[in-house]
Amino acid sequence: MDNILEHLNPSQREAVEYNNGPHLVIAGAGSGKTRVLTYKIAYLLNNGVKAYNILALTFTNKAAREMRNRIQSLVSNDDAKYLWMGTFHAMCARILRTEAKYTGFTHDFSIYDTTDSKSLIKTILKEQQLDDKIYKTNAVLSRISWAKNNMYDPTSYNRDSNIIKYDKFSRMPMTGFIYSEYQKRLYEANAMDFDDLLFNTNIMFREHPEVLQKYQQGFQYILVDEYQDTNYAQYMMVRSLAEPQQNICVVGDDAQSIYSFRGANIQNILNFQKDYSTSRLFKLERNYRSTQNIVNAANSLISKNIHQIPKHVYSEKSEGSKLQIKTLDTDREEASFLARYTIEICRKQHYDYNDIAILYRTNAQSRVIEDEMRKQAIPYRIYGGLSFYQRKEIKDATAYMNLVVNHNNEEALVRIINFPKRSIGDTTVDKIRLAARENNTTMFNVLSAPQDYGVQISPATGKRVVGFYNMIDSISQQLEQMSAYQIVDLVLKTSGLMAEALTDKTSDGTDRYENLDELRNSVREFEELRHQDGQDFVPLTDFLSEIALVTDQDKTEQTNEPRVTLMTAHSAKGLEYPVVMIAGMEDNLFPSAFAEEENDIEEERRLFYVAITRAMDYCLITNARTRFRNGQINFSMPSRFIKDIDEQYIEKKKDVQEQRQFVSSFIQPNFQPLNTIESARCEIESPYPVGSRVRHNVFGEGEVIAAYNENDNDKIEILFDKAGRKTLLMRFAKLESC
DNA sequence: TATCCGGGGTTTTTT
DNA sequence: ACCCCGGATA
Repeated sequence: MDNILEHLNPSQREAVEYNNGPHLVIAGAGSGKTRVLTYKIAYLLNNGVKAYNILALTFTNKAAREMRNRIQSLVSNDDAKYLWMGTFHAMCARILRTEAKYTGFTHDFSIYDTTDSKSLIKTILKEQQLDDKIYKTNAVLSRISWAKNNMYDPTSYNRDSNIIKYDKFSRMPMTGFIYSEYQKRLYEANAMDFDDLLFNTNIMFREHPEVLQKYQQGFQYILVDEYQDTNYAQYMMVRSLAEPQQNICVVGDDAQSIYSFRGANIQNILNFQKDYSTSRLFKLERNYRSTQNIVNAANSLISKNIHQIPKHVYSEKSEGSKLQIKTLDTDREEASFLARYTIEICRKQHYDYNDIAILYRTNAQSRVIEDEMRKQAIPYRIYGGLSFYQRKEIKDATAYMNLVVNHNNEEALVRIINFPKRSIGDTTVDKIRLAARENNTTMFNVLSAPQDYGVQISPATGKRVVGFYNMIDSISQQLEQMSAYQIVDLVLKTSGLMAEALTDKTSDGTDRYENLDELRNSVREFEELRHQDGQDFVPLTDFLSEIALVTDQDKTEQTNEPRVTLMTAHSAKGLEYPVVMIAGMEDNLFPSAFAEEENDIEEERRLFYVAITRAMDYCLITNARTRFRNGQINFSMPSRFIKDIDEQYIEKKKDVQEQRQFVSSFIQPNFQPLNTIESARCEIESPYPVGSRVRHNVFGEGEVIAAYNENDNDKIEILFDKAGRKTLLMRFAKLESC
C-alpha cells in the first residue's frame, strides 16, 4: 500500500493528519469533503486505531455505505466493516436495542415512521375532541418534533412559560397535553418515532452515566459529516460522547445548511469553535468539481447571506460556460424545453443521460417534467416522492411483520386488522380500542377474547376478531425458529396480502403483487448479506430495524441504461453532475412561499446555492410565467435569487423582448384566475397596450391590465378587469384568431 | 360493514 | 389537481 496521503492536496492533507483534539473542517462545495473523511479514517486505521473505536456519523445510509467501501479499498485488512458508521438514527437505534434494559422499551421496539406518527396524533385529537381545523395534525406533529429535537420532554415542555405562550398564541394551548399523551401511547406501543431515537439515547446517557461511559470509552474518535445539518439533540449527543477524549472532527459547510425545517441548527457549526475552545479550524476552499463560472456565480449568490463563516471557494478548472437562464410561458413549456435541452446538449457535447440532472424545489414539479420526458422518449429516474417502503402494499406487509414482532404496536394493528377485508369495521376497532384503554391493556390482548373485556360485538364479528388474533399469534410462535425470509413469506401468504394483489387483475393489482415480491426478494438479499458476514440466523427484527431507517436515496441503481436524474434540490446534496438544470426558479416556489423571515430566505438561498454547485460544466436555470398549481393557474415572477447572481456569470439574453413588464398586481389576492379557454376568441386591438378595451366571447368586455406579444410564436396574455371585479384570464392564441 | 359520492381543505424539503 | 373525511346508501 502506497502512502495514501499523496492523493491529497496540502490543505486536505493537513486536515487528515490532524487527529489530536477537536477540529472543524469547513469544506466548500466540491472541495473533497468526503475524500478528507474517508482518508482520515483510513489514516487512523493504518496508524493502528481499532475500527470499533471509530464512530463516523453520516447524513444518509448511502453515504455511510459508500464511505465504508472506499475506506476498505484504502486499508490492507477488512477492518472497515467493524467501523461504527451510519446515520445518527441508525446508530441510536442500535444502541437503544443493545441497552434496552435501561430504557423501559424492549429490544424489539418498533420504529414509527411519519405516517404512523400522524395517525397516532389523529387518534389522540379525536379522543380529546379537539377541533381538527385548529389542531392540524402536521402542525401538532412538527411542534412535538421540535420539542424532542430540542430535548424538551413533556414535563419540561408543559412547564416552560415561553412555550406555553407560543402555543396559546398559535391557538393550540393543548399541544403540551397532546405531546404527553402521544409519548405515553408510543411507550405503551413499545415504539419510538424518529425523533425519539435521538431523544431517548440522550436521556439514557444522562440517566445512566455508566452506559454513556461505556460508549465514551468505545468511541475514541468521533467524526461527524454534514455537521451544518445537525440539531440540538445530535449536538448534545456528540458533545457528551466526545467529552472525555475530545477527539472530535466535524466536517461541513455552513453555506449548505438546508434542513432547519427538520430541526437542524446552523448555529452548531457556526459556534463549534466557541463550544470547543481548543479546536482547530481547517478550510478546504479549492473546488475540484465545477468550472470557474459556476463557482463564481454560486459565490456571488451566497455572498448575499449575512450569517456565514468567511471562505473563498475557488476553482482552477477552465472558465467554462456561463449560466443560462431561460424563461418560458408555462410550466409545460418549461418541461418541454428541459427535454429538448437535454437532447441537444447530449448531442452537441457528447454527454449521456447519466450526466444530467434536473433539480426542482418541490416533488410536485416532477409530474409535468416526467410527462415531457416520456413524450420525448428520454429515459429518466426519479428520486424522492413515494419511496418503496411508503407504498401502501409495502406498508401493509411491514405492518403485519411489525405486529408479529411487537404485539403492542397499535398503529400496525389498526392498519391491517381489516386489510385484506375481514369485515372488522371501524366501529369494532373503536370498541376494541376503548376496551383496551379501560382495562389498561393492549388492543392485541383484547383481540384474544373480546367478550372478556366487555366488548359489545356480535358473535360473528367476535369470531373474526379472534381469528385475526390467532393468525398473528401463530406467526409470532415461529419467530424463534424461522428466519426473516421465512417469516415474511409466511406473512405474505397467510395474511392474504398476496392473494389480494393476485385477484386484482388491474395493473394496480399486478404492481402491488410485484412490489410484494420485490419486498420478499429484498429480505432474501438482506439475509444473504448477513450470512456472508458470518451471522447464521437472521431474525425478522433485524430486517425491520433496517428498513425503518432506509430511504429510496439509499437504493443502488441496477439498470445500466443511461437516465436523466430528476430530484429535489434537497436530495441532490452531496451529488454532482456535468449538466444541471434547475427548474421553477420563481418567487413563491423557490424561494418557497413558506419562507417569510429573512432566516428562511437565507436557507432557501443556500438551497439554491447547493443546486448550482452540483453542476460541473453546465448550469441552466429556467422559470415559467405561469404554473399550474393546486388546480389553478398561477402567475409568477422570476425568483428574487436570480438577481443575486452576478450578471457577469450569466449568459446575456439576446431577446430584449424577454424583459416584459409584469404588473406587480398580478400576484395580489383579488385576482382570481378564472379559466383557461383554449377555444375562446377575443377581440383586442393590436398591439394590446395596457389599458385597452377587450371583448371576449365568453367573458365579455374588460380591460387589459397586462399583455405581451412574443414575436416568435405569436402569443398573447391578457389580464382582465370586468365589472369592477378583477378577474384574471389567461389565454394563448395565434394573432389571427383575435 | 362496505362503498360511493361530494365537499372542503391543502399544498416544502425528509432521517 | 389531489387527498381526506363524512354522510348517505346498498
